[in-house]
Order: sequence, then structure tokens, then C-alpha cells
Amino acid sequence: MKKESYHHGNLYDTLIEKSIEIIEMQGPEFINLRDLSLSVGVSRTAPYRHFKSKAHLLTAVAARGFSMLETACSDVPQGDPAERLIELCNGYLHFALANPGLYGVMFAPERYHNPVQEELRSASDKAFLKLELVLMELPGVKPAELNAGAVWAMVHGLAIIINQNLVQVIGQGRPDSAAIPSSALKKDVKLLINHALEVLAVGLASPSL
Amino acid sequence: MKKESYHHGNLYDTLIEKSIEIIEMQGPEFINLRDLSLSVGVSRTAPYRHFKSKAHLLTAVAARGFSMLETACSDVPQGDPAERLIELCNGYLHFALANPGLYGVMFAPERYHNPVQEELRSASDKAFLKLELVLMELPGVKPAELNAGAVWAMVHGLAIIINQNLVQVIGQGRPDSAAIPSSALKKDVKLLINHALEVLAVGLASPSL
DNA sequence: CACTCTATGTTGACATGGTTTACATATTCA
DNA sequence: TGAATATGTAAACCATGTCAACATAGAGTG
Repeated sequence: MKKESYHHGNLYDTLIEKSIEIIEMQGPEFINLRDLSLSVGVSRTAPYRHFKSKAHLLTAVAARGFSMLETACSDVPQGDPAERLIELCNGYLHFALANPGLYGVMFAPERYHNPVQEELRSASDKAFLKLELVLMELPGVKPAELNAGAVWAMVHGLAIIINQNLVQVIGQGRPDSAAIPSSALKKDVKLLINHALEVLAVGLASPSL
Repeated sequence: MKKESYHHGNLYDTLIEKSIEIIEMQGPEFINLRDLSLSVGVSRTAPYRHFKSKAHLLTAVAARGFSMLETACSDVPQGDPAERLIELCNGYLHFALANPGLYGVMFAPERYHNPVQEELRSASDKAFLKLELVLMELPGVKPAELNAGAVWAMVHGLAIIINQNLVQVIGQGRPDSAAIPSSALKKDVKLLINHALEVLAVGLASPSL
């Protein structure tokens, strides 16, 4: 919009969006306020008019991530609860795998937003409420919280080991990320996800629990 | 050992051990070479005689963690494969929950040891080999790698959400860590672990896969 | 329209902490 | 005994988060 105006106009959102861009392109550890500011055309201390500290900015970034996650989990079609669960998990994983850096920041409190984690609560609680709703529908005698916890652990674990390229550690040693054609890798990832979710669904559905 | 000697004698190991101590007592983000050095009685640049950089030190810390993890998973008794699996998972989780900071560092490459992750390979591969051995014994028609991946995802996911105090996010909102008596929390954790591992075992054992 | 208030942005300065360089001291080994 | 090597120290450098003092713009009010 503006060209050379003294005031930027929408620095708050711009900083969050640019941060996410850098996080995804280069990694969260490459975020620094000076370069970030310059790259959006303001001076190095301008962010302090919108965020109390770098941690606060990253907290806002994480909150934005939770809201994106919520959206990604929103279009679970109606139908069989078991199928809804699978769809929900796939939606969750789709977001996590499409935004690995951001997903990492969302769950790295001590590193990026520890001192202000309270501010994240509303964002993350809102996102998890959506998960919870579907998870609660699951048939089963065990308390829904336990089922929900098991599902979340599995999905979160999958997201993290896949995003960290650890998938093939088991069975054939770590991949030299360079040597393995990414199409083959993706296929393995898809297989692993499908299998893991199937195991999970079968286990949850078992009458013996 | 030594008292006022110019040379420390065993600075390499001392630095690793002190690092782990700080990581567990205060958190990984509080590691800094200056204070670390002073706290073990050497000058701030002494670590550079043993580690090329802070990242290299943390890589060594992570490697030490993997070796501890390996030990923790070593005493799985002989017997029924399914029971061995549960025991293995419990051993893994026991280590992860007893050393939350260290476990976090082990799996936070981009934050702590990205530039030198190759050096971690032998350590982590060695640890995972042990997991793999038991995981391979599982009966099942699916490739053992897929089963192994599902197990690891679940266990890793459990470890992380428990270590980050996210356990009760689902079902009743985040705990105010202050308000919740830790014994109640621990009980929930144990319940969640048992349930999740049971779901997993049942799912893996299902003939329909 | 002029005036003031507030929001927003800028520059300069400082503190922390990782790292390099030059130097010092101990230890090993021929 | 005397290098050569390993290990430790001190001083300085640089990157980066942050604060303080100042500048500018836009909004609202008389």
C-alpha cells in the first residue's frame, strides 16, 4: 500500500507473517529482530512498538499457528466417528507437515515464548477444543480424555519425527537427506501415517478396552 | 580431584555433566558458555579447547543423552514379545520423563546442534538399534519398520506432551502448574501412558492388519 | 485551521554472550 | 633436558536483544 510513508500501516501483522516466512524458509533459529525489521522496511527497534520483546513476537507467531491449525482441522466432514477421527488426524498432520518450522515454534515454549506462555493459552485452548469435540465422540469405555490423549500423542509424535527427518532411523539408519529422493521419502511418510493411524483406530475400537 | 592446578584434568566430561545439570535444573535455554565455564572453575574460553562451539558441546550432550537412553532401554527382560514391547516403552518413557530437559535437547536439532548433527548419528543410531531389535520381534504382517515407526511416534509423542505439561490441555484446559497438586498430575500421567500403550499394543496385535 | 495528544518509527547506546587471537603454562616424550 | 603438544587465560570483536531520547505523523478538539 504505502510507499515511503513514515508509518508502516500494518507492522504488527507484517512482522508476524514475515517471521513465519523466515521460520519456514530458513528455520526458527534464524529469526532476529534486526534483519526482520529491515526486511520489512522499518528500523530495528520498530517492533518494540508492537511487541514487548522477541519472545512476545514469537508468542504471537505461535498463536497465529494455533489459529491456522484450528482452521486446518475445521473441515472434518460429518459421518462415522471413526472416520471423522482419521480425517481429523490427517488434517492435523497436513498442517504440521506443511508448516514444520511453525509447528516446531508452537511447541517449543522454553526456547521461544516461555516467559509469556500465558498469552498462548486462549489460542491453543481454542484449537484443542476442536480436537476434543471429535475425540469425545469416540465410542469406548475409557474416559474420553484418555483416548484423546492417546490420539494426540500419536499424531504429535508422528508430526515431530517426520518433520525432523527421523522417519527412517528405524529400520535402515538415518537418511542422508541429500541422497534420498524426496518422492520415495514422502511415500514412506504416507505409509507410516496410514499405518499408525490404523493401528490407533483399531486399538481404540477394541472392545477389550 | 585436582585443587588449584592450572589444568583441570577432565574438563571435557565435566562440561558435559555440568551442562546436563543446568539443563535439568534451569532449562536448556539457560546454558551459556561463560557461566558454565566459571561454574566448573575454568575461564570462559577454556571449553573451546574441547568443543569447537557451543553447538558442538550441546551435540556431545545430546550424544550422552542417547547413550543414557540406550542404557535405560537395556534391561528389557526376556519373554513374550508383546510384554517386552510394553517394558521397552516404559523404559524409554522413564528416561524421557526423568530427564525432560535433556530429552528435549536430544530432539531439538535446529535449536541446539543443527550445524553438527552428523556427529550425533552414531550415538542415536546405536540407541535406536536397541529399540528396533525388540520392535522387530513383533508379530504382524505389516513391515516391521512401519510397526516400529508407529510405536516410536506414540512413545515420543507421549514423552513430549507430558514433559511440556500439556497432558491436561485436552478435557479440562491447561493446568495452572501451580494449582494442580503434582501427585494428581502424576497419576493422570501414569493413566495416560498405560492407556496409550494398551491401545497401541492392541492395535498392533490385531489380525486385521 | 492551529494545537496537542498519542501512536508509531528512528538513532544511538548498552549489555549479554559466542567466538577469535595472542599468549601462558603444564605435560609428554624423544 | 628440551622441544612439541595439550590445555588454560585474558583481551578484544562482533552479533543481537533491548532501552532511552528524540522525531514524525495522524486524529481529535478548540
